Amino acid sequence: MPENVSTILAQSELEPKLIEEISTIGRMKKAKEGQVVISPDDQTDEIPIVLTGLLKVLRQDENGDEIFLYYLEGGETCAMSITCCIEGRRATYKVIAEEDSTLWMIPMTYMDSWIVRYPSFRRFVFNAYQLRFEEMLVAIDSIAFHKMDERLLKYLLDTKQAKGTFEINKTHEQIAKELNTSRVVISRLLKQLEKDGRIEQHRNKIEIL
Amino acid sequence: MPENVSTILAQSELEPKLIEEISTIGRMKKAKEGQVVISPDDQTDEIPIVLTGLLKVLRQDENGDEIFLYYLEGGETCAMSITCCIEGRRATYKVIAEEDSTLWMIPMTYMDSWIVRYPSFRRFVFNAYQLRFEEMLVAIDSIAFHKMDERLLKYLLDTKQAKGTFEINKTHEQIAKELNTSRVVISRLLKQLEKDGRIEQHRNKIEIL
DNA sequence: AATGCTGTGTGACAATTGTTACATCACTGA
DNA sequence: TCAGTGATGTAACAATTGTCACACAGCATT
Repeated sequence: MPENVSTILAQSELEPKLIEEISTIGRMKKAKEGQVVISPDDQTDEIPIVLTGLLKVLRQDENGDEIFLYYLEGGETCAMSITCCIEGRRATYKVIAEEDSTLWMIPMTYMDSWIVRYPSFRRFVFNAYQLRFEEMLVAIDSIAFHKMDERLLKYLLDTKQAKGTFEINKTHEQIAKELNTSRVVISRLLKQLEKDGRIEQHRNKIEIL
Repeated sequence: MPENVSTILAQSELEPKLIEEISTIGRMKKAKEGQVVISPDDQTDEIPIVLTGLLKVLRQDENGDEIFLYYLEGGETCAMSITCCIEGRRATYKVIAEEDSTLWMIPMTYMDSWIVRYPSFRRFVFNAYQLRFEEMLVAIDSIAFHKMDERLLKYLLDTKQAKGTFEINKTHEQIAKELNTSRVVISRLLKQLEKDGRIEQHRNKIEIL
């Protein structure tokens, strides 16, 4: 898997000159699976672009309760970081590496100039916003309009999609935390999904059929 | 209440020259209380800035179930419209006038040029994104982490805040719809809030104490 | 094999929310 | 004044989700 910025960004719609600039200005950051990349109240002045790997974005409240929002994949950027940086606000969400990932960190001082100078960068940024809003709304749909069994199935399918594998290596406890419910509830519903022939369960592993 | 664009925008942080341009280029749109301003699947090429009044933004799914997200007040803009316009996407949300309102509609063809030419406009747009993300996350908190009684109370307090009055003229049915639950549940919880001395109820009217 | 740890299965019950049904109340217009 | 309509109150029950308790399974270490 190539981890060269230019190579990866070449697949985006960014202008070559901009890619050149991004490559010279940013810095590489590696995140091990499970590592917290952004946690609530962090204040940073760098905006991350995901080069390789998979990250997940969660909302966390004061009590430590958390809920899964969406996955961030290669080539994508964290729209919320952009606004936070620009406004100098603290993060109100949490980003965790779901797999070993590499990020390209851009000092936010360059953002404004790039937005002014490169149409493709404007499109990139606004596209990021569009995507994140959309995913946020889908997350809201899930939480507001669907019962736990449907939310669980959607979560499994989304995870399968993002990871590109039929096997999900998570414990019931971990899943319960991301859906903000209890382990017992997840065990119960997974057992039902198993009976319905939608999944197969093994220790620390769920196979989607 | 002044409904002159320049006057109202003068209170914002936009540059005078830009305000001048906005005033000559946009058009006024009035929305009566209850009027649907944007509905799902709409595709527009105008971005609204709220001049006066109050609008509410809702998420609506395929089944027609809906849930309240946040209020849009004077001087604010609809961040989701911006991305939708730029990306040429259809709306996936609904905006309704909560009170008689006036909007200033800007053809989105000017957006790009203004973003390039006016730093204050860039700040305006990114600030809008920041605010909306934040409110969306707060909405998620509410739905995901709180029980219906807390959600209801928060809804009442938010509404009081947005309308700037202690009296809320809504029926239980209307409130139930915005919180995606049933009328009976709302009646039950409002009665409890009344017993607790938090509100007083009259026909079509709730008074916050 | 014995021990310990983590993960999963399950029963029993509580709390919350959703649903149905019906009574009553407040206002409107004939 | 009275019928009609929409709004609210409430009981009874169902469905869903949350909580507690405990059994047991799989794996690693000793």
